[in-house]
Amino acid sequence: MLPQPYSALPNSAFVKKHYVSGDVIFRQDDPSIGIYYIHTGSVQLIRYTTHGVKVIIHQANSEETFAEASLHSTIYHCDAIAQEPTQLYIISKTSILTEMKNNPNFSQALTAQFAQQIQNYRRYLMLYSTRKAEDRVFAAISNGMLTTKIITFATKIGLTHEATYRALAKLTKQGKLIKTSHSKYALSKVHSPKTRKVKL
Amino acid sequence: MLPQPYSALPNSAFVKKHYVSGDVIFRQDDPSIGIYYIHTGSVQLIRYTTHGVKVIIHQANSEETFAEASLHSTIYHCDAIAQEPTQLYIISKTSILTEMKNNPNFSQALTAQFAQQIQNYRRYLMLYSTRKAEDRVFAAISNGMLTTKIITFATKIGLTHEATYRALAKLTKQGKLIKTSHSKYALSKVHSPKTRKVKL
DNA sequence: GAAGAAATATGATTTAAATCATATTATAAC
DNA sequence: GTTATAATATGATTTAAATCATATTTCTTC
Repeated sequence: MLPQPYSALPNSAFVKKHYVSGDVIFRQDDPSIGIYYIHTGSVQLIRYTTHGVKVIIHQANSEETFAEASLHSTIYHCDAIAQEPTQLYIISKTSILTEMKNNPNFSQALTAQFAQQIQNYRRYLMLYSTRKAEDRVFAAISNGMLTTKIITFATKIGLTHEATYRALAKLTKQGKLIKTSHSKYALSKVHSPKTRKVKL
Repeated sequence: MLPQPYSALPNSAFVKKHYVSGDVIFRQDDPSIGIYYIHTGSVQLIRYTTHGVKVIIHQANSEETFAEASLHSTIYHCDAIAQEPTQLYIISKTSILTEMKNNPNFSQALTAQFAQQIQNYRRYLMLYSTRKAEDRVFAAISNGMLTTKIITFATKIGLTHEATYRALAKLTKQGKLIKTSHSKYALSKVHSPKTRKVKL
């Protein structure tokens, strides 16, 4: 149910909670009690600046964790608001910190999980900074991100579905993609010869 | 010189290296020896798909680390190529893993550093998915990101400097920003009254 | 298997950022 | 202080994605 490495923690480390849309999960400056894993639903993390400006700093979706930084902070630095009916697990901060003290393997697994998230976000960031829809779609497919419906894929890579469909059509016409069947696309196997510099 | 928590490691854990533009720092499938901290310069992380397609997955800049995931992998999964004259530190993987085994405080500091990176990338991702230049610039300033020259700020938030200057002018006209002096902008202190829902 | 809904697909129009161009300050170098 | 250079700033044009519209195909549901 919980992802690695949290699944290794004792059951006492979790609390399951249900929220409806608009529910407050925590507030900025509340004492932090743990990190969160969303089973179903979605949560927005919202920060209010000292000038009262509302800034959405993250939208966490199902099967994602949030508030990792609270592990090393006594308070939360933003509000967390459920955006729809949401089932989530609170993973106790003290349980995690205790496990880290006693079990280096857990620490390593946790850093591994964090490192993977970092890598993943960097990849998305690189993707989002690719403006041309064609290039973005192609890079995303090369990253193996087209595993869902195209409409979901489009949202994931920050394009409208129309722009995505058009990009797919163009890439297919260019021979960079092959349309294997209705709504199925694969990377074309023929490519310009690699001319990678060789390490000396 | 090195950021927290790496600065706590013994000197034997680091090697300083210099590269020129185009130099290979490591190649996909090379055995991984550590993570990297860039002192000056920049490095592109490039992955070649099984179909030979080149995908830039990250651009790491000065005062940033990269290849964190290699800590828990025996090989690198991408190429790292210097984009300009680059001075960096290789931080030994075995030193880090050993320190994690022996020193839970180090582990906690490392996860804290990783968590902060995650938070930061999420913030950028949210920013990059804000299409309207005005909104993006305003959110970025609210996030306290306008600390450099505007031209640098523009690049950081993924806009051209022209679009950024125009957005600044518009936001100022709207009263959301105040131009304190030539090229200096501050958040306006007057805002619509906060009507935050109160937790029950 | 017929009806309805959702996803795929593409055309037409609008919109806003990129691009190109050109002033106008600042800042740096001498 | 003068010159050169970089940063700030804004105008005009181009470009491509968003938006709106509308088929068509596939998937669900009864």
